[in-house]
Amino acid sequence: MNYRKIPDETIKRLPIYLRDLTGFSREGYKNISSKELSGHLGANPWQIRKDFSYFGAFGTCGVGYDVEKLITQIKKILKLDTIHKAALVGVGNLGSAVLAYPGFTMYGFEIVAAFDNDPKKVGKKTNGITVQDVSKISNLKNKDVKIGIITVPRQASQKTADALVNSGVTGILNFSPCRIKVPKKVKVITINIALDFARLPYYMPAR
Amino acid sequence: MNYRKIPDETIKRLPIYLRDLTGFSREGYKNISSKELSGHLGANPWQIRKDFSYFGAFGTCGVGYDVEKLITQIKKILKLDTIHKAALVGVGNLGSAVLAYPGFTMYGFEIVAAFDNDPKKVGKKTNGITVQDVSKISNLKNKDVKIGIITVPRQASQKTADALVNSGVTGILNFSPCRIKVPKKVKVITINIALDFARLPYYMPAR
DNA sequence: GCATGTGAAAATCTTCACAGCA
DNA sequence: TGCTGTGAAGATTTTCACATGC
Repeated sequence: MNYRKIPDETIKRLPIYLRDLTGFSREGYKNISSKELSGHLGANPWQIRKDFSYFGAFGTCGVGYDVEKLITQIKKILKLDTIHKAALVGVGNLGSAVLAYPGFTMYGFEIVAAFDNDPKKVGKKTNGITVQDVSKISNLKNKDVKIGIITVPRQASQKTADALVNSGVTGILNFSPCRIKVPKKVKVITINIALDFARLPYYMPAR
Repeated sequence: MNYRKIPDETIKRLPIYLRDLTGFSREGYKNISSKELSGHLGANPWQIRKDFSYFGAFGTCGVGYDVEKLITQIKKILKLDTIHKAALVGVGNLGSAVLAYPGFTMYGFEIVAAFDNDPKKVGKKTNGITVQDVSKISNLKNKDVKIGIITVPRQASQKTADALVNSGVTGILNFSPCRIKVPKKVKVITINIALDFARLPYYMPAR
């Protein structure tokens, strides 16, 4: 394979493939063709093949892909094959929901610390984690916590991001409804479901 | 302006513009240039101008865009200028969280009914809505409920989608971690934050 | 025969450069 | 001068067709 940058769009699809392949694996599938996969997840077979081809050829002609091998490979590409320690800031409604969200462990995320600025919350235990004061964020240094999760109100999000970056975080999941500015080496993924569902009426047929 | 299909990518950005413009409006801005907006939300000024140009020219050269006018226009394009009645199915943890989510009203979504198959939940009130048995989904017919929100476990999602479509729903927000099959005229937006954050480690610099 | 992997064509989206207007 | 609106160039992504290998 010629080296080429893997398209961002491909990276976006990999977690979907991973999810569906995990399903096939649970059902006992050993091999799967791009056609079978495409039927399941609604993408074209050639799209799937192209996506996989970016990171090397490991399908077998005439047979398809080895399900387990494919899962391992995708996890490796996405760097989901190791544990990632994360810290969450903002233990309000949203923060508590995120702490309880089972999806994180599935992908190897481990939330090891939680912070809040409300003295009433500090010291309380949520989901096995004792909430600390936000001033303690700097204690994350050298603790190998590379992911920060921001679930604070909009006004506090930039300040929170700064504190996290200062403590060595290089990836941020931002649940605040605003953009945050960070050094170029830090990756931010903003999650705002409102932005997604606001598109729905546009695509619905007029009555 | 020549007529051209508005790119999907533009449609994805419109809700972001809307969010930020609403912020500027709150702060009392009357006009805003594409440059100011771009500084705030991290897109190129020409990208913003191009996006707006797809739905007609209404900026003023040398001045910028009228904030209120722009907000009204974007809402109209996205069809967010009218109330959309919605029904939610699956009043578990996720469903309850979604019911309580304030973002919906902001965009004119009004959840008018909730369903569950658990007899213990049926009849209870959550967020002002009495939970009904799933068999009552068909009662939505002719009630002008065009949006369905699916927050049931994966196994039940296709069945739920079918019931909703049969009752006249033409847009679905699917929170189940799987694809659902619907007639072409029905638009599905699948929301799965796990798919978003699974990409984060890929973009983080290696230690 | 069957299904992958890939160069090339087509479609789509982004960036640019600049004409045009207040 | 300052900023919009847009055709055209450039980049990226998707689709296709088919050579290749089991």
